[in-house]
Order: sequence, then structure tokens, then C-alpha cells
Amino acid sequence: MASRFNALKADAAWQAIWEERRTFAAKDDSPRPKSYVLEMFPYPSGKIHMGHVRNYTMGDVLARFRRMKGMEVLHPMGWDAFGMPAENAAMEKGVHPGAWTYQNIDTMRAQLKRIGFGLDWTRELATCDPEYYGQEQALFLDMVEAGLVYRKESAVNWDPVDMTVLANEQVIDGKGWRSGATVERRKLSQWFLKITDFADELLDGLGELKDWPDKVKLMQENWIGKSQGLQFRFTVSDGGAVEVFTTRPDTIFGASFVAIAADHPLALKLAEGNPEIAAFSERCRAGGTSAAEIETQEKLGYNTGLTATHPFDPEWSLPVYIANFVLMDYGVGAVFGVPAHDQRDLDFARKYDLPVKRVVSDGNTDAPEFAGDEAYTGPGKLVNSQFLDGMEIAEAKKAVINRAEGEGWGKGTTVWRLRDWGVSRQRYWGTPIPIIHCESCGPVPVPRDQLPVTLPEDVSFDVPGNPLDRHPTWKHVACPKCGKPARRETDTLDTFVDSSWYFVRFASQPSDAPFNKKVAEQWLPVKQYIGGVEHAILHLLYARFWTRALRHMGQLDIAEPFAGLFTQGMVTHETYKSAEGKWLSPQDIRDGVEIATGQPITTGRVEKMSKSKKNTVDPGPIVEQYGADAVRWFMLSDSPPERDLEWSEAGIEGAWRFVQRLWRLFDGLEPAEGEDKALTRKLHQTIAGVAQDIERLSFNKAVAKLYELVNAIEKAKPSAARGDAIRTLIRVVAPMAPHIAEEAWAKVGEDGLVADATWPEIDTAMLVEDEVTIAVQVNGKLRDTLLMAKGAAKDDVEAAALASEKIVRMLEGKPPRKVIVVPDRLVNVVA
RNA sequence: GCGGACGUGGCGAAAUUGGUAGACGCACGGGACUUAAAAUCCCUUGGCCGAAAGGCCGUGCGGGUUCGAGUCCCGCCGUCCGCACCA
Repeated sequence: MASRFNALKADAAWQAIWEERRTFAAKDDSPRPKSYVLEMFPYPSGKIHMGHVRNYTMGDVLARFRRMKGMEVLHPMGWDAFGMPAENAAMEKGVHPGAWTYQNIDTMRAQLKRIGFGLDWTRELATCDPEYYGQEQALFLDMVEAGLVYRKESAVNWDPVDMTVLANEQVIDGKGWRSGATVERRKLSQWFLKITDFADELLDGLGELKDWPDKVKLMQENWIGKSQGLQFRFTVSDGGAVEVFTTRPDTIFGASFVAIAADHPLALKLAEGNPEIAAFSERCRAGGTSAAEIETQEKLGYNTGLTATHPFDPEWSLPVYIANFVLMDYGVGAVFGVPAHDQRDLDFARKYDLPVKRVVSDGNTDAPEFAGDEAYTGPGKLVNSQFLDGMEIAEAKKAVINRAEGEGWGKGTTVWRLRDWGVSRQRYWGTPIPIIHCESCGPVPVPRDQLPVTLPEDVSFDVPGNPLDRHPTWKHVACPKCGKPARRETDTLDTFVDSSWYFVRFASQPSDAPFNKKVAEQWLPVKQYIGGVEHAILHLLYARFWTRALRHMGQLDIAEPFAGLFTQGMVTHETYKSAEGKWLSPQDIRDGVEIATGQPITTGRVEKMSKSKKNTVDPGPIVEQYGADAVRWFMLSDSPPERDLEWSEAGIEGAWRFVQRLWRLFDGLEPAEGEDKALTRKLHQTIAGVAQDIERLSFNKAVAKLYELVNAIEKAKPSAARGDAIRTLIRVVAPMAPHIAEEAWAKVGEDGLVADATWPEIDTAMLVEDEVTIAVQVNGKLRDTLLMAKGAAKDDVEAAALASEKIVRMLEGKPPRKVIVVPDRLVNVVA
């Protein structure tokens, strides 16, 4: 009688052995081909959640599989450990952010180990370790020296709740991404990284990323937002000039107004002497930036009374408006309006009764009068445009740019949506920016031998704002240049800086440098990076920028950090509400009623697990109940990895049952004689199929194939082939269910660890069936099937099909009009 | 508004280049074993008609291409995601 698989005992035993033998420690000097598998490192928020489990299980299966295929695999883990939750905890619980963070790391590390991930813990790092952020400070200073960092007084997004500056990317619909508070504009001196210097490279580089999802590449492309056009000058009636940018210089003869932003220097100047303009500008600034507001917001303009002279006609003057739809921080903050061929301009022109002149033919009419409220933005030839008449749009664009450049009033330009990366944060729990401000010398880099600039431990969080700024002594230092009293920079770096190079530090972590070039280049780029799609823009763009900056500085000869990217779906769960409409957790209910009150509950939509909806399932107790392999198996089953996975009790039960089924096979293995060609064939097909599925990260398909194989083995009669299939199965399931695989490996008397075993060889002859089922169709509808030898001659197959009783009956004695034979597949008889 | 993805049984899903739709899992139902339960095993399960053999219908909807369409093309509908007054 077969015993039960004791998962808890086996999990602990094998995890201890892997740890003791350092099974998963990657060797830099290994002669094997190298493969770097990385999942996005977690923020140590307290406990791991199901999303982590799914993410790391996927990476682990791939990493373990590649090891078995003979590669030296780097599969490290660390902690994205700086950030605001630690400060929030400090404020709420009075615990130091560092203590809180390291405590969480200890908890989560133990949890990850409990699931048996094959991780190289010898390379573990936390971004809040001075050994890490000190090297980051060194890299920051390198960037300062390379001219990639600058300081700028600028209007910033100020989050009044978190009391910090946010990057544009961290402002969502005008609200702070974390606090949700409405963001204000403030002027502060900030440090910026010149990511825009790399805009072109970052855009072009996307083309090389064959193993990235198109969706992510497109999102980055849109974010970088390259626009080519003409920047040119209008002479204004006050004697000055206004620069505008347009992507449609071809439509220049359709212009009917010039519009400038409320924050445009000219508008500010006009507002000084004119309260009406000042009031209007104020109204523009107050306008919301949320999607809904923009859609409903009316186009508003204020006619300044000034006019601009058309560059091609000194007699032609255009009114200059201040308009609420023109943004100061895009292009040059001013546009020329061509209502006939731009919807926004048309809305504006209709409202203020400005001329609307057609300059691109829509193919139906060339008349200058433009009717209707829908701008024509399609292709066509230029009309009513003097020397441009008859040209195609692209041709006309070039012609106008040539004239502008030749006559010196404009220039072909590229404008980017991407802005430089503001990295200053007025927070404590982050990497201190290694700069000292001196009244005489200005900002001075901290000398290298004084790195790391460490955070002071004795800080308080009883009031909002930056504790570094309030600290009695920390910021007071002597200027490294002149020795006079000076002040430390009290801002810290955006935590996205920390995650922009951790993958390099994993590959190489000397104590005296950020990394060793040669060693890091052996591992990089990351072959497969796995994480959530929520990082499609911010983290992935910053990391790409950082890598290119390192290359620019000659520190690392790698262009792209992540050769392959996979964005996995979320783990979801049903939601429940009590009779009073409060969220209930799955533990609060049983059989459709709330346990505490006996009241019936309502079941809501399946949503991403979140604390606020109380639909989370803590992996901890689940692993203790079912064992690590069952949890891993469930994470890989059913849903394709890029889609959401719904957690369910039935699902984990099913996974657990499968683990027990495996064990009955392994445990019941007994010697037997004889062949079983069909089973051996199934085995080899499964080995090949699972390997392919794992490489493609199609884990759900690999799981299905393994179920099929197990079904086949269970049904097969005892034979040597069956015994062989069971022994081989141990290795095939090992990447996914490593604990039971080790247990079985030892039980059947194999040497060493299955983790060190090689992936089973495939007998390619076994992949090919020697008999095939051929579908027989009449007019494309299945009527019969034939079992024939593989590779049977076309004529034989056709003859067999036409001889089929059913086909004969269907044809009623008439000859077929046509017969199509697809070898080894089907016969279609056209009646 | 712009861009993208998706739509297949009661559910999660498979279906390599157009070639037997629904593999595999979950759930449901029936049965075996058991004093009973759990566990395990076996059978059934897209819909309709039929005792059965068999037939008809079926991949969001409407067209089209093809010997043959879940897959390709055109037009709709719906869901989800990203961006958004970007000149």
C-alpha cells in the first residue's frame, strides 16, 4: 500500500539540503553557458503575497529548468527596501524605518525559502544597506562628472499629504500615485538626471528588444513621445516675437490664430499690467488635468489684442490668444492654429468665430471655405497654399522647413514628451544625495573616500516633512573644497534609482566598487526578466536609461539590461460583502453566510487581491497546509501566465491531489518487464513538449501535458517502459515540484540531487507517430476517420477515404467533384 | 478622443503554418469500495432531435475569401488595459 507524501517533512528536509550545499549559488567562473533569470525584487512590506508567489514560481521553474539543461544560472533575490511605507510605519508605530524594514526582510526571506525557490542567497542585497546605497552614491557622482546630472529651480509636483515631490510619472490624473492627494505646483531646487539625452537611443533601442511584449514597447514609445516638426518665429505687433512648434508645417497657409500658454513668458508679461489677463491665466491654471475634466472642459481663449505676422506674408496678421489648452511644458508653449485640419483648433475657431480655411484637399473639394465641425486630418494634396499647392503632405512639410531654414525664421526640430528625471525626494528613508552645499563654492560632491553618506539613526517622525532637514547635527559639515561651514543635501534619491541598477549589482558585487565590469558583463543582459505590467513604463524605462548611461560613461558595455521581458498577470479572488455592505474576507464566511452574524453575504466580482477589498489569501498558512509543491503547481496551472489567475480553494485542492497522485506513482514503482511503445512515445513527446512550454513560459500547457502523461502511466500495464516513464517523470516535474522530485529521486535510488540532474534526453525517433488518424470530410464536414500508416501515399489515402462506408453512402453513387488530400492530416471530398 | 489586447462549454482554458473545436483541469451527475465518512477508482458531461444508429446546430454579431475559417479580410457589438488638450 502506497504511503502518503508528507510534504511538510520533505519540504523542510530538501530545503535544508539545498541551503547547506549552496546548490543554487551561481559561479562566475563556470565554463557552462550563462543564463540570468530575474524576477522583479519585492518591496519588503511585511509578508509575501500570492502575487509574489506566482511571480517567483515562474522564474524558479525557468531557472531550475535551465540548470538541468546544463546552464550556469544566476537567479538572485534582494529587497527594494527604501520607500515611504517604512516611514509611515515609523509615524504610526514609532518604530525606526530601518528596524521595521529589516524585520520584514527576515520574515519574507523565510517565507520565500519555505516555498523552495532555487535562489542564490549568497548575493542577497537590500537597497537600504549602506554597502548598496554607498555604491549608488558613487554612481551618482560618476553621473555628475559625466554631466548627466543638473540642478534646476523648477515647478514640481508637490504631494501635500506625503510632503514630497513626485515625478510626472508618479502623478496620476493630477493626484499623487501613493497618497491620492491632489498635487500642487511648487518651486523647488531639484536634482535631475538627463534621461532626455538618451531619448533617441531609448526609442530606437526598443527595436532590438525582440523578446519584449509589443504592448510594453508601445507604451514606452508613447511615453517617450517623439514628434518631428518645425519650430519657428512669428513677429508680434509689440515688437517682440513668439516661437511656436508644429508637426504640421504643411498647413501653415491655413493658420488663423496664434495661441500661447498661460505660463508663457509673453502671457506673464501681459498679466503684470492687466488684472483681467492675470485672472484669466489663473483660471487656466486651475483647470483640472483629469481625463473627465479634459473631455468636458471648454476651449477658452483670451484675445491679447496683439497680432502676429505670418512668415510668408507681411500683410497677413493673426490674432494672439492666451488659451487654456496650450501647455507650457510641451514644445515651446505656443502653437499656431489651423482649424480646418486640427480638431482642437477647429473647436476654438468656431467658438471665437475665427476663419477656417481648407489647405489640404479631402479629395472631394478644394474650396477654401471649410464647413462642419469635424477637422480633416487625413491625407491629400495641398490647396490654397501658394507655392505648396499640389504637393503631398510630406513633401509640403519638407518644403516649408527648407524655406524656414533658408530664410532663417525657423528650424526643423524634434520635440519629446519625455522630461528629465527629477530624482530629489524630501524623505528620510532613501539614498542620501552625496552633495554638500557651500555658500562660496556652490554644490560640491562629497569626496569619494567619505562615501557612503549614511543616514543618521536618531531621527523622529512625529511631524510630517523630512527628518534629515530637522536633524540637529547631520547636515552641518565643512565644505570639502574650502573648509567653511556648509550644509549637506538633505534630499534623498527617488527609490526608482535604487531599482535602476540592482540587477548589475547582483551580477557582481565587489566591496570597493559598484560592480566589476568584466564579471557583470559575463551575466548581463538578464535573459529573462519577469514582473508586473505596472512597471512597464517607470521602472523599465529608468533601468534602460541607467544601463545606457553606464555604457556612455564606459563602465559597462551593455546597451539593454533585459533581453527578455515577461509581464505576468495578477492573482485574483472573489470579493464578498456582508448584509451591511462591508467587505468580508474569505475567512469570515462559510456556505454563503457571514460566520459572525449568520447573515447571508453577496459575492462580488473577481478582483485583484487587495487588503482594502479583504480578498487576499495569505500564502503562509496555505503552504503549511498543502506543502510548497501544491502551491507552486497551482500557481502554474490553468491560467496562461500573462493572464490573471483566480485563487480558489478547489484549485489548490486539485493541485494537492495531483501531488499525491505523483507520489503514488513514485512510491509504487516496482520492477517489471516488457515494452510499451505507446507509453514510451508519450513520455518522449511530453519531455519535448514540456521543455518547449517552459522556455516559452507557457506553464499552463506544460502542466496539461504532465497530466496527460500521468493519466497514461496510470492506465498502462506494468512494464519496463512504465517503470522507465515513472523514473523519468521525476526529472520532468522537478522544476515545478522540486520537493517531491527530490524525495522520489532519493527513493528510487538515484545519486545526488535531482536539482543537479540533467534534463532527460529525447529520442527524436519517438516523437513521430507511426500511425496517424486521418479525418475524412465531405464538403468540409467531418464524416469519418481513418487510421493509416504515417506517410502513406496520397493515392492510397484517397482510395481508403472513398472506400469508407459512410463516404460511399454520402456520395450516393455520384463521383466526387474534387478530392483534397493533406498528407497525414485529412481528406476532403467535395461532392 | 488616440493606441492596444481580448471575446471558445457551467467555469479556467487548449487547438504549431487555415486542416478532426473543446486537449488538460475545476465543477456537476451516476456508480464501485466502506458499517459510515474521508481518500481513491470507474463512467457521463457543448446544445437540440433520437430508444439507438445517426443527424442538425455550435468559437460575440453580420458579411466575405477558401475544398475547408476559432484562426485570414471587411463592417459592427462588448469587455479590459495604457495614454491623453502633446500642437
